[in-house]
Amino acid sequence: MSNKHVFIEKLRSSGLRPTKQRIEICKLLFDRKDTFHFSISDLKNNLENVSSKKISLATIYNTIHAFTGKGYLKEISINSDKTYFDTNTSDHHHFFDENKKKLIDLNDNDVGKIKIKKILPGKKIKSIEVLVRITNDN
Amino acid sequence: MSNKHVFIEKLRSSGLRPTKQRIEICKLLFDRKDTFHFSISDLKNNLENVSSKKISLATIYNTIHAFTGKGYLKEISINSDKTYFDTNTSDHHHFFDENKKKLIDLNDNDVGKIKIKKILPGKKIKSIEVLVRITNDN
DNA sequence: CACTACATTAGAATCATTATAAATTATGAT
DNA sequence: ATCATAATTTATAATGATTCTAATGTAGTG
Ligand SMILES: [Mn+2]
Ligand SMILES: [Mn+2]
Ligand SMILES: [Zn+2]
Ligand SMILES: [Zn+2]
Repeated sequence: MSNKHVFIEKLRSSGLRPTKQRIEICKLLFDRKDTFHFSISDLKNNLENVSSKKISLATIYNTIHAFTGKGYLKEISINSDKTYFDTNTSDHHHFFDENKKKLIDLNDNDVGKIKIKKILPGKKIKSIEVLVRITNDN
Repeated sequence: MSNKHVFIEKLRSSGLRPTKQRIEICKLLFDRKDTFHFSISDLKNNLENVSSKKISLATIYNTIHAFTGKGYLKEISINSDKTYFDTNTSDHHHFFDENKKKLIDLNDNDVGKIKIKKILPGKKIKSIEVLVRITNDN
């Protein structure tokens, strides 16, 4: 309700038609204070709870990929059976809790600056990501 | 030929029976000076070239997982459609060439020490991996 | 040799993701 | 508002890596 119009503008301004499916997904992803991480199946489940009208799985994939392409989401590099997405699109790093299968943000204070000294001719760096795998202590 | 006996010992000493399939795979993976990265399909193709007798796909998976469990291989964290493995089992980081879909080692000189300042109670760090995605320059 | 646990194998099953192609909808112009 | 058109949604099928199954084969032990 609150930000529906903001989302419509956001979508329009990036060349995406503001359909009810996309707006519904925007509300779930962006209408909150804190950023978070999710898989497609997480999102699918949330949509089923929150919303009455069903959004097809193909549309969920289409939308998330469109949002990622526009820079509204980040895809996170984990070798897992599922792909994870992040509503925090700033450069930052992650813990991956292997028991809970959950990502946790590491901000820049938590990780020193990463400096890559090796250069490969003809190549440029696209991203630098640190993944810290954690497990239960005992 | 050269190291076959070494491989047999290596397998035996870790409780794996030295079958001809495992020895064949050992020769391909470990009978060389430099370490390297591969996917299961890479390995499958190599085996088809090098060897005449076919090794079933299930056995390739079984063997690679067994070797990974014994610490002879490392699984590399990339969000890709395939899983990559590394015959370099030391702690080190990677470039991932998104054009060639190839991993390239970064040694410790190339990346400063990573220090994680955040601590989560009840959790311990299992691994710290840096992935630097690179693409063609122009 | 004979026994048994471990391995290999072909093929089926799984499951996340992508492709297809028909139906629906948003948008801009008449 | 009505139309035309391209964008979008959708159900469903296809893909492809990985895992499972259950039958067959083999290595190690005595
Ligand atoms: Mn994996
Ligand atoms: Mn992906
Ligand atoms: Zn994050
Ligand atoms: Zn490596």
